[in-house]
Amino acid sequence: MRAPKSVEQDLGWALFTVVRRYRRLTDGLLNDLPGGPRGYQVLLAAQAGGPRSQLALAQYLGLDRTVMTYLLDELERAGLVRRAPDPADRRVRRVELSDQGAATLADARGRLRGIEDELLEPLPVPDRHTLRGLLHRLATGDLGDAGQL
Amino acid sequence: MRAPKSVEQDLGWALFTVVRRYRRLTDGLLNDLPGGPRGYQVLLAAQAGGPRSQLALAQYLGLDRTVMTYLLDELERAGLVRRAPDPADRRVRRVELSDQGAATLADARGRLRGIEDELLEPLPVPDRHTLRGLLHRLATGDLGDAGQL
DNA sequence: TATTGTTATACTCTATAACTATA
DNA sequence: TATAGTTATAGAGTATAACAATA
Repeated sequence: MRAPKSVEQDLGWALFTVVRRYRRLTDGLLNDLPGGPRGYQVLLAAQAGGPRSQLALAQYLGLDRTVMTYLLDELERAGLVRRAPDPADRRVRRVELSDQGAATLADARGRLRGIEDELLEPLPVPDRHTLRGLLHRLATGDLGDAGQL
Repeated sequence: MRAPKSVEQDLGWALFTVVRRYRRLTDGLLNDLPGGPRGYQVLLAAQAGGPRSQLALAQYLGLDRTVMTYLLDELERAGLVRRAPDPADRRVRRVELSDQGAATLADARGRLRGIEDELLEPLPVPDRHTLRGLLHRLATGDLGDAGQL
């Protein structure tokens, strides 16, 4: 169905439409991982930031810390991460990727990258890069040299 | 916390980060509406496309048709929409906005627009328009004159 | 007294199937 | 026999609070 005109003026509508398509494209791939899409995000953040506490990971990913417990249970059971006690604070558990976790993550990233290209395929190549760049800058708050209001 | 570098290369990560912020910003506003954020989307689509069947609305918004039933129950109870029988096919119910529904929608849209501006505020003004445009083109499949692969 | 992580509970959302009334 | 809409049920996802261990 053709999208009604006034709906298209909404940033929210466009955002959710794109995200819905992204989810549909990646669903099969990410559901194979322990913890599903969120399990993937945890692997990604754990590797990228190095060993961090569960709470830090949860806050970074916008998850509740109780959800992080369940996710790590699954990931640890599958041998993808370890929970190592922090010598400096024995309340804290640092999350580390196992070799198998790193391999699983690398494989998933590669396949995801292909899917992302498929998602952006309708746009001309230069616009794909522009969109990637703008979304990253918005997500990270990294505004380059034009960061003043 | 600073975002780890390799995470930022992911389109999926950027997309979900922006959507999460959008949701947090709009949550209070949209939860006041019957049906919450999805109730708003239904109002928007119902007005934009004119009276349409429940099934057409559901498919357009990516919702299950059973969910549409619940949402319309809420919206109708609040007096924002009507379910009118279709003379041409008595199985079908066409969804129409009431005057009150149109007023409620207009009010919500205005406030949402302000929130969208807040979301995009970190970007320089020209980039905001670029991002809006690219997302819309990607969401609608409207590629302008550069639509060939 | 506050914080990290865990567990238990309840609530919401979603998916599925069964049902009706029309076609 | 197929479709639009409804209803009922179960499953997953999420939020909340209470708890143990440590600071």
